[in-house]
Amino acid sequence: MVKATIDNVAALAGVSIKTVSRVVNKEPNVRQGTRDKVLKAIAELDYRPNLSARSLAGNRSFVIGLLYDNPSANYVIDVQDGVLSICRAQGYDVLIHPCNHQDPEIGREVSDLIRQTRIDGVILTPPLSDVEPILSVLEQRQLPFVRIAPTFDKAMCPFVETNDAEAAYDMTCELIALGHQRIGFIAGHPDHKAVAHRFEGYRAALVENHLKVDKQLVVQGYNSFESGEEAARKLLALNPAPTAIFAANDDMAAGAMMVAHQSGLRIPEDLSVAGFDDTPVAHQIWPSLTTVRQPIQAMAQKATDLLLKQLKGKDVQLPASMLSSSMIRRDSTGPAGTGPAGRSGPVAGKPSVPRKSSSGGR
Amino acid sequence: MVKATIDNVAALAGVSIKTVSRVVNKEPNVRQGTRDKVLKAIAELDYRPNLSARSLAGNRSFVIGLLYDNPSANYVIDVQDGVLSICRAQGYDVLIHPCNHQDPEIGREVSDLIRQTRIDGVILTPPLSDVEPILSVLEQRQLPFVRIAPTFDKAMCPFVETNDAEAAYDMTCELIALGHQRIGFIAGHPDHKAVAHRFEGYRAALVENHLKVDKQLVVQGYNSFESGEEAARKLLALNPAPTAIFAANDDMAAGAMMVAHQSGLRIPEDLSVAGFDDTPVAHQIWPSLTTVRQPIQAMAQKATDLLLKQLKGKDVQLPASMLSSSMIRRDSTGPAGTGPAGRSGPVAGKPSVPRKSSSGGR
DNA sequence: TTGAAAGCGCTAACAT
DNA sequence: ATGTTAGCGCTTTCAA
Repeated sequence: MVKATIDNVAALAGVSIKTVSRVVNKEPNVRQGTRDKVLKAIAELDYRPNLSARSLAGNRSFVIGLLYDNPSANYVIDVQDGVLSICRAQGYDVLIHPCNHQDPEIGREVSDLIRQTRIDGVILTPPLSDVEPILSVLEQRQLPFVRIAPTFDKAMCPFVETNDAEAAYDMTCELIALGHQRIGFIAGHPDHKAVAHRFEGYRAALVENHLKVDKQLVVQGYNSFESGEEAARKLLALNPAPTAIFAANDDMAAGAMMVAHQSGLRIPEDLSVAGFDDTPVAHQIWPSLTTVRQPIQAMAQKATDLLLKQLKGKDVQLPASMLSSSMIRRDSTGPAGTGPAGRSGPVAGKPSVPRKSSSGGR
Repeated sequence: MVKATIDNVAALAGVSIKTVSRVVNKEPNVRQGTRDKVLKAIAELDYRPNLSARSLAGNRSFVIGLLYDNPSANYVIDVQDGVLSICRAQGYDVLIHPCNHQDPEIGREVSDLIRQTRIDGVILTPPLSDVEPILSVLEQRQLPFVRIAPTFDKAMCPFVETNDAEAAYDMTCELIALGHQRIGFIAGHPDHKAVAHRFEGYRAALVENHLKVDKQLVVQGYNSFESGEEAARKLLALNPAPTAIFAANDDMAAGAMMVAHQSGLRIPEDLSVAGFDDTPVAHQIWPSLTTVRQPIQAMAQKATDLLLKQLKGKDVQLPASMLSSSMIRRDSTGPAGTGPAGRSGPVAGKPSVPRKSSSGGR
């Protein structure tokens, strides 16, 4: 009971080990009766194939590598969970490999990883989906891989993406519809092309609505909370200042809100703020943040699915897969122009409630 | 160049494969000259040992399992990073295994994981460090493991912990020193013993300072933002209401702050709020949250270190390792009693600044 | 449809 | 200090 091998199973079932192997690997050409005998023996001995032996003999590891370099814990965890859910169902394991996309040795690092672990395939997440040295190592070694949200050379391998630019467009249109004419934009990290792309949606919406794209209103951010704060300070120092700020991700939007609070601006009365990603912080800050939700787990699942299909030799007919983001309207956005009117008084519309009567208990 | 085996290296170096093996595994009893020859051959062929073969022959996998069931992405990522940093340096890989601590089949699941993957050891993170079925499977299979922040049977295996209760005690004392007499406490998830333990620190501080421990002021939470909101509503409905709320983690503290904001309470003038963990949200919300920072990565590193030492047969003399948390004082806490005075007017002390002059630009 | 035999690349005894 | 010889548990030809 401690450890059953394929030999034990074969002996108990009265067949050869090759037959057991066939059953375990769901290969055809096994009579139903034989298969049943084998399955019974497997169950009886509680047999589990040894992955190392399998991998050594079969020259594949049943392990895939998940590469990432993303400061957002939530993003990474969502991706991991999506990948794992598919892998578990199909008997694969996942090796996580955080790395630094700016490391000049990154190609070497990936190369070593592949050769050491004998991983069968790789999933690349942004911004690694766009890192040349990694891509060329993968192609050179002919290792199957998929990319999540790549921005160029999309024919290289199967990939999944979302309609980021479109969602950014919708968000901007919504702000315009609320009466905002001067909408500041905090752009994403330039290395993070997929995030940077969101700017296109913003721009398109302005053009579409005959608003001029004012360079002063577009500030470079770097995806971090702090970069959002800094960008917001620049934007709010403009004269006239924007009445709305749209940040390319939630962390930067949160930074903008912090600056607004510290400046005594009310949100959304004096300033509307919108983000992108719907990270947990979006609904934990006050006021809750209007943002765009991306189907991160679903993307990861789809990507994994595409990779495993490749590994099983199935031709992946549709190399691309597009998933849709959705707008989440919360409390940080509102009509433009309500600000100045209430500027002099206490918080308008949100009267200071005597604490005892606060929302009436549980 | 595509794939070099130990035989190729041996041939090129003019030695036997066993000698190569010795060099690769840093075993003693190899003359320096021989070692150099082998290393040269390895470099020349760019040889990388095949892990599967190694694992099959050596009956160990050079892979450890990291088990967790924690809703906090930040916590999980920190642990992963800590574990990976040590493992990489020592040539180990990590298999991550999120799971559900309430699953009745959890023991079976872990058992299968071990037998399939042949992992060499396991790291248990809270709340899994306290899950009986997992512990018994591990002991039964005699698989080396370490626990992070276990709360019972600590002699079972090496472990690391922090002085949670002490930190909670310090935080509570600080609130008392600020003049708070009625301090609400939002307790952690009961299954999450380590978090639940923080209550002890709160209680001890009250007793120490001759304040009575009012049952009404202690509300059960479940570690989530939403449970924090609900608990805060109960606390703020009390008469008299607490002047400070100490939540057993940051997410719940953020929930409490949200409720306070919605009730028109000013933080910290009307209500001080403190959390625990120093998650990113703590400095991203407004006002920034006073909290306790735990050395999560360091704990994970220490735990991994202890595990790998075990795997290498070294006796781990010190089964326990205690790391210290530190208080992070931010803007969500302040002196008691400043609230009522300003209650009737607009936001006191934080005048509504005309936006143009907001903090003077960049 | 099933089986026999030959490795996969390495480590572990046991020589020498 | 170094080499020889068996396997580890499986998959893969190739036969039957």
